[in-house]
Amino acid sequence: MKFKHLQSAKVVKLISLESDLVPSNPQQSSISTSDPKSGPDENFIVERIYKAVMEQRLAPNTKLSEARLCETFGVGRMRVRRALLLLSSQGIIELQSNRGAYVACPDKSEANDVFAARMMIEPPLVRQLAQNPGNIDLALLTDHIALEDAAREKNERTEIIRLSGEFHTKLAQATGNKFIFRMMRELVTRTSLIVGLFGSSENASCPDDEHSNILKAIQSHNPEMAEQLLISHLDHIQSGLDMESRQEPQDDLAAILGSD
Amino acid sequence: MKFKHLQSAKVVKLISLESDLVPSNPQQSSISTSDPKSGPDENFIVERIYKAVMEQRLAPNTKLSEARLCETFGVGRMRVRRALLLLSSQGIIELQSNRGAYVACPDKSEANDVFAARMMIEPPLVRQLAQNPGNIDLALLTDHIALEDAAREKNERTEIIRLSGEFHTKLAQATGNKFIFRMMRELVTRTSLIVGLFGSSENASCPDDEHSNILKAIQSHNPEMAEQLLISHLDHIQSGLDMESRQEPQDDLAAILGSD
DNA sequence: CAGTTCACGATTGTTAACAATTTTTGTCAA
DNA sequence: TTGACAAAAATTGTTAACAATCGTGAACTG
Repeated sequence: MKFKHLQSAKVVKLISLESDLVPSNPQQSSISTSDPKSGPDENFIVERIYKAVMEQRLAPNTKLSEARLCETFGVGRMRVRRALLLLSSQGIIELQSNRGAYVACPDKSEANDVFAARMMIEPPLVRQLAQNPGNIDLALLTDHIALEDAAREKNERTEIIRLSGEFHTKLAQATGNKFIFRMMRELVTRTSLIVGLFGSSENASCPDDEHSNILKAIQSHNPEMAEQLLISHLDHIQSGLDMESRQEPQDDLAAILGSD
Repeated sequence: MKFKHLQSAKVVKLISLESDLVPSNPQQSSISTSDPKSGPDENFIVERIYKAVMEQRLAPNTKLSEARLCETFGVGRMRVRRALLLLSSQGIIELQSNRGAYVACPDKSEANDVFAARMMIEPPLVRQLAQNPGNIDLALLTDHIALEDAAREKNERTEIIRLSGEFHTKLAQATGNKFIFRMMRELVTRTSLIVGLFGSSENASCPDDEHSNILKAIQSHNPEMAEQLLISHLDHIQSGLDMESRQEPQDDLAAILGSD
């Protein structure tokens, strides 16, 4: 054990990091297999960290040390390093040379870019969804709304946050176009980081019924209404942020002291 | 030398690969430094391969073996593997487990997705460029048109092909939004592969003056016209392809025999 | 006491050897 | 000649040791 010498406070933080990445209810990710003989592959690790960021359990600027991740996932350093490289190429983390990997910490300018990009992409997206009713997987969206409602009913905070973001990802997924899907996925992930940084704690997720209304507009083949609802939805999210009084990103130390 | 035993035909292919990646006119990439002491870093390798794909000098399905790349760039296997992982995350190459890295080979369905995505993103993009004249870097675009003209005048085929694609990338770059830039860059790269696969040899690049006309519409603050010109421009590119009679992607062997 | 230097521990970057897998080559028999 | 099978070579995947770098804190100096 390489961390034997650490004080109890730091151990608390480390354990907390582990619990962030490997949740207590062991729901297997259906995307990547966790092979029992050779351990989880890099995509599994990427998915886990991605999910933790989406649920705002991994705060921006949190350090992800290689040794720590090796322990957490039970893999060699190579797998972890590949996963970190992939995450950095998606902009989810930032690799600093000789210093390690840190959860990305968007600034005000980046936040504006994210919303500008979404404002450019998502309106045509939902418009197209509402126009082409036939060749589109609407069940994906109705199912998702059900999941959101269930999570809200059970008051599962992290689930609500993640599903709230994933609704937009699944809008893109419903087009069946993998490029649009990937673009939206990246933008939504960043949005999650931004909301965690600049948002107040209450409205961390999207307003309750706006998703449902957008879906209804799509189902009733009303492109104009769908587009308009989505635009005001994005506006609501953005106006719920306070770009100026940004809560300082907690670095490792602050996180430790704060959770005590 | 590990390749001493190979027959001359294969050596020809290998040398050809090297000349694809490290061009004869040694223009230093200004993006990534090629440090003399520790060799080029992974971004340098990524840029080189990216550029070779953009210029259609690296054909789809071409195998990129680790040993070969190590020699070509004079780096260790680790750098090459990191570069390959990054390229695969951008969809430029495909990593097959235990089999190696191959230049991506889009199929008909993917080609449709690429154009559908571009049709969704680029019209609002140029519209926005034409609307917001002030806070945008138009010099970037005028300079680029000049480069295109110069390359056409000198009849530099690979330059023409690359610049022709990069015009669209620079449209995105002109917005100053790095997310839009990255999205367009990925789509344009894929388009280059698609044109190489499904296009006839003549119209490998965009029609001569369409870029210039789009730029003029932007400069004269005419969003409608800019958008319309771009839509028909994309239509021209797409209609120049023959999705059915796809020229079979040349695997390693076919490439060798074909160039003899 | 403030500030600097230096050395140590911890962490990341790199290399080289080894293991696992695929591809090629060679052989033999039908 | 063709096909199947086996050995060999080449290539990729993995691991562990080593090198380089960064952060920290003690010791020192003014």
